Amino acid sequence: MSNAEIATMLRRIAFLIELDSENSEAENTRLNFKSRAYIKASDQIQNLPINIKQLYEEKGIDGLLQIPSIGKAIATKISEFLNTGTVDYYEKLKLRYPIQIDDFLDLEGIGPKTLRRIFSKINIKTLDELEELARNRELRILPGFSANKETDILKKIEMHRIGKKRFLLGDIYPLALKIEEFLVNNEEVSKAAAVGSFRRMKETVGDLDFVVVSNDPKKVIEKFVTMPNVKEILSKGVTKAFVKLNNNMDADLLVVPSESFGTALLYFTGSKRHGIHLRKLAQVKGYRLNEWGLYENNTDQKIAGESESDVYDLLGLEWIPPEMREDNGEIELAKKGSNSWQHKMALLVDYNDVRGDLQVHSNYTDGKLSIEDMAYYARMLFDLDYIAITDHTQSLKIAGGLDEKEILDQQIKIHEINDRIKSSQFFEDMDTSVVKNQFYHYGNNYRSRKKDDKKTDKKFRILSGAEVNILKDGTLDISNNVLDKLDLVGAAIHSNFSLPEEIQTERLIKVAQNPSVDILFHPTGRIINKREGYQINISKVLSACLDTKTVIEIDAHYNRLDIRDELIRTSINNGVNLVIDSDAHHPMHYAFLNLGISQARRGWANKKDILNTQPIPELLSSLK
DNA sequence: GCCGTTTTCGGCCCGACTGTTTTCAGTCG
Repeated sequence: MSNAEIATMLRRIAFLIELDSENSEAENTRLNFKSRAYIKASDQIQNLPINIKQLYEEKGIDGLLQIPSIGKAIATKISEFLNTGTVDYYEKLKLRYPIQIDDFLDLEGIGPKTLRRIFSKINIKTLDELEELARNRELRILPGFSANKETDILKKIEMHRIGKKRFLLGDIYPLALKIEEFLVNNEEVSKAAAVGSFRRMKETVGDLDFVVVSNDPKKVIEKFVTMPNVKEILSKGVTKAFVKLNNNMDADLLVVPSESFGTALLYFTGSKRHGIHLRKLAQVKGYRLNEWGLYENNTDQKIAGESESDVYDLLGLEWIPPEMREDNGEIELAKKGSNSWQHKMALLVDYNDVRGDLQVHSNYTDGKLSIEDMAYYARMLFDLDYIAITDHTQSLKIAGGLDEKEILDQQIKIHEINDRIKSSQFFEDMDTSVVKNQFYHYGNNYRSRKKDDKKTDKKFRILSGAEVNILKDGTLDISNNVLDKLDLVGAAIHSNFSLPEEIQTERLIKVAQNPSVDILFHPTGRIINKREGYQINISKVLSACLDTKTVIEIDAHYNRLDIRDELIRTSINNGVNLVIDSDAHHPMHYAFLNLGISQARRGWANKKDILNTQPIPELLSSLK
């Protein structure tokens, strides 16, 4: 039973409670708050970095009660759900409203109040039936309804059917920057920022949010809603506008005066739960916090608003990096004077900390370019100090994996190139015109790393390595005496994804125990929105990694981002070391390193937890 | 139903936009 399933159950209960509130006003209010309590608990569980089922098995109801927003009543229901697969209270509510709940649960724009009005007059059970009512013009006669509202409902149902999938951060990153740039370049705009889950660098993004500073909101909003990639205007007011883009993604804009920029950033960056927590903190301190500013409650005097850090400061907090704003304990950690903040979060890994990339492919296998080219761009455009060439090995036929002789030949080639880098004008002599052209079409749309001019290009080094294929029984397809000649070895699963959990776990533990394996590449094997990771008992694998000094990779390719943020937190808490790699098959993929660093920051990783923030000698001595 | 630096009752984040109203309820971010 996953956290998501439990969260969904609580949300269904909340929904039915709201439908049920049809009594006296006082009773309505009570049920309303009751429903919100279930929604809060559901949100909390959805975002919880630990597995509820495991927590319950280890600590029982007391474990559940330690989770914020979960009290005795909800804890009991979760326990019942875990034990029996159902909740009696929910089943009873369902008898009162025998509808297809999941049809209506995530129906955007049509909430429980509207549905209650319909259900109380007309007996329908499914979304199809609701659609039919609207088509037959049978809704407009209900109180509070109209022909317009009928049309609106049909449109909302249609949008719901299209489905609102979340976009991969890496896919929409260039678009977000493009719109941000469009806004910045407007003469009425003095500041603009892409915010929302994009700024928090979540691995998937539901919509794009922008905050701009302008003295002429009307004009800015008009330009925003008439951008070429806007398909439809959803709503447009004096300070806010919502549109649908051509790719069916929603984009939201908020226009504020300069003195509100900080609070607007806070509000629109979210997360929602982080914002709510901050507003509650403000309330306790006698303030009121909204997107326009932080105010004294008594005098209505504005005491902050222009900068985020002023607001955090007045709330008694350190400034919290956007990647951490999930209300998963960061606010408690950020209390002024907190030791743990000084020791932990002040040392959060930063975007310029990563010095090298330890998973890079070349045209020896399925990479697009030569080792020389991969080295050149790593140095010249991404300011890296080293890369490891880790091509696939022989049993991965589809990628043209290397056999033992080819691996050793490649290593000789790498030594040759390293010698040339050390002794000659290697970087000046490269002919790069062709690749550069390809590169700027794509890679330049990512924010790139800052070039450190003090470094000399002759310091750059290529490490020899391999992405060794893990066979079904946990052995490797290359012998240890060959692997031991390489600078580093990553091992990865590319087949037999669906072995039973116990066997898959044993398979990975065997790999960790292999003395030649330094790193587990993309350890859980997930592809976001496409493939769940393989079934493994992660705590057993982590413990094997700790015992054997095996390093866990954060694969920064945006469709993997493997391991995910909560697992990063778990790994670090267990003392396991990490590296961040781009899995580059083309130089433009080095840009993904930043996404991996974001992932690490969302997993609260310090610089010291990430081994490839170190220079080569220290890195190599940290490996097996 | 949850929660507590006004702690076991009485609160519960805050404001914008829309549509159906004519002062507000519903929904969203």
